[in-house]
Amino acid sequence: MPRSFLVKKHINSAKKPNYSELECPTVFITPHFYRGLPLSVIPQPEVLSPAAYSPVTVWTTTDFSPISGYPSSLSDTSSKDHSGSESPRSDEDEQMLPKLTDPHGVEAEKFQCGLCSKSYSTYSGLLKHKQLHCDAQTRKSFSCKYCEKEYVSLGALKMHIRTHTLPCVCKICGKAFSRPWLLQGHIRTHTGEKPFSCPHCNRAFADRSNLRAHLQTHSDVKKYQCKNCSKTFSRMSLLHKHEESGCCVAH
DNA sequence: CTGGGGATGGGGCCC
DNA sequence: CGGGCCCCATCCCCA
Repeated sequence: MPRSFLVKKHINSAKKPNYSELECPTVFITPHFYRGLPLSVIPQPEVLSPAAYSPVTVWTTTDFSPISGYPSSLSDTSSKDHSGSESPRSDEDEQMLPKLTDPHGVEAEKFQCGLCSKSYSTYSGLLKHKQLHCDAQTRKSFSCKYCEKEYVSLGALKMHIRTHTLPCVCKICGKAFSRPWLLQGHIRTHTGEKPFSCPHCNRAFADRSNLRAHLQTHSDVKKYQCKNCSKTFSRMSLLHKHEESGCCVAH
């Protein structure tokens, strides 16, 4: 269950990539991540250079342009639920534009927002309103240049795009990571540092999540239980293995 | 086959 | 808005 509820849609909801295919030491030249992608979307090697520890802003979105334009990429707003609208037209801008070009419109408050029906006496007033309020709420489509994912915020998109650009490179082995703390965790595999200790057996771990998983082994009551035989497991993956191996075969 | 450790990915939250 | 950290999930490997 991906925790990607910020992601609007997954074109390919398949499982994660086979990590064994990612064991490529030549991350600088041919990032393994892109092997299945068209060349045209592969970032330039310089963004993956060892010096490129800092985030590289090679991301793009379908459009971050100011409100002055009404790019087609925002057309997804037209697919939003307009059931509450009395108008047969589905596009907010379509609703607004006739008012903007009304040759007879000289009366005050003639520029109306198609979404919230607020009216403004000037076009700039309406634009400001849309920019600050309505558009900010409806422009929830930030598309990744490298894949099909879309995000509700620019920050979420930038975060995601780092998984493509992999700007954090290990100086020891050259492996690239999307975020500094991922790299830090990886560096521990080189240094042998294990800052997370088990209070029960003093066993140490390099990763907090692995310590957490380990702590389950000390627990009498395991977290994950088979619905059929009530057997419990310390990890969901073990439960899945158990289910796939035949416990639930009769069902 | 099972259980557990190691390693890693990715989105959310907080500052 | 970005960085750091948290948490969850998953895969691989080995005993």
